[in-house]
Amino acid sequence: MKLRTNGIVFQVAELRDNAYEHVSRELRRLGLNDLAPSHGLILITLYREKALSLKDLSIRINKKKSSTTELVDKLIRLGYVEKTASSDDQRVKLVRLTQKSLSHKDDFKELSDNVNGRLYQGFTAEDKRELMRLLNKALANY
Amino acid sequence: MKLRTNGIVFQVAELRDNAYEHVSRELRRLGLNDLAPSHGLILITLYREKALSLKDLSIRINKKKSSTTELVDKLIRLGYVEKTASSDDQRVKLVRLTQKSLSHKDDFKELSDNVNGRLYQGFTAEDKRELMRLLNKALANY
DNA sequence: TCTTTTTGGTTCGGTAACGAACTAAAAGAA
DNA sequence: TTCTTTTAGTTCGTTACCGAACCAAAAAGA
Repeated sequence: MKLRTNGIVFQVAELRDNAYEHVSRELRRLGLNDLAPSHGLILITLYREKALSLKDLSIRINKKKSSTTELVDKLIRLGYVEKTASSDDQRVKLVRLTQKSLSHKDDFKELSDNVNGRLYQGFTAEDKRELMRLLNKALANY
Repeated sequence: MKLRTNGIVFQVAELRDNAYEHVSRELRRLGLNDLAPSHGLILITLYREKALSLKDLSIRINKKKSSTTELVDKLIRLGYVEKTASSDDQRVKLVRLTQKSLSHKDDFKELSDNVNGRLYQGFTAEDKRELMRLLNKALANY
C-alpha cells in the first residue's frame, strides 16, 4: 500500500479527533455524560498529583489559563473537584479532588487504559516505543 | 532520557494542538486573519480537487456536515469560495474556489510546507516514513 | 519604605464544532 | 404510480477554548 509522507499534521489531527471521540464515548458509557475529554484529563492529572494550582494544572493539560478556570469551574459545579485558597500565597488557588471523583478513580483508570489501548491495538512493544519516540521528537520542535 | 509509553493519546493531542497553533500563526502572517486551520484545510483540499459536494468535503476534512456547512458559509462570506447547486442532483451543492482564493494558492502551498516541515524538523527520511506508518496503523484502529 | 513590574486568576465577547431536529430531493419498494 | 426510506444540506442551541482586558497579591527596584 502507498504511504503518503506529506500532510503529516492532518494525520496527527485526524488521529487525535478519533481518539477524543472514543474518550467521549467512554465517558458516556461510564455515565459521566456531561464531561468532555479535557475534564477527564484534569481528573486523571489530579489522581496523580493530588493538589495543583490553576496555573500548574493549565500547564499539565496544555490549555490556556482562562480555559482551565472554566473547565475547573464546571467540575466544581458538578461536584468533582474543589478550589481552595493557598495559605502561603493568596493569589494561588489549589484544585483537589472530592469524595465523588475519588470514588470514580477505577473508572478513569479503565477509561485511560481503554483509550490508549485502542490506539495501540496491534502494536508491538517496539512499535509503541518508536511511536512515542517520534512524537516526542516532533513535540520538541515547538 | 526516559520515554513514557502510556498517555499516547495525550501526546498526540498535544502535538496536534501545537501544530494547529503554528497553522494559526502562519495564517495571520499571510494576512488571512479571520481564517482558522479548518478553513485553510478546506481551501487546500479544493486546490487539489476543484469542486466538491459538502458531503465529500466534510469527509475530506474529517468534520461533521453541520460544521462543514458553517465553515463553508464563512468562506463564502469572506469571498474565498462559492456554492452552486449541482445540475444532476438538486440536493447536492458544489463548493469551488473563487479568483480571490486562487490568487492565494502559492501562500497555501508555502503554509502547508512550513507547517509540515516544522513538525518534521530533524527527522530523517526513515523517521518520516516510520511516523507516517505508525500513524496510519493507529488510524486503522478507529 | 514606596513604586513598579510580574504573576495567578477571573471575566467577557467571540468562534469552531457538535448533535438533534428539520426540509427537500432522490432512490427504492409496493 | 404512490408510499417509504435514504441522503444532502441547513438551522439552532450548547460547549470548549481562546485572547484581551482586568484585578489583586507578590516580587523586584528605587
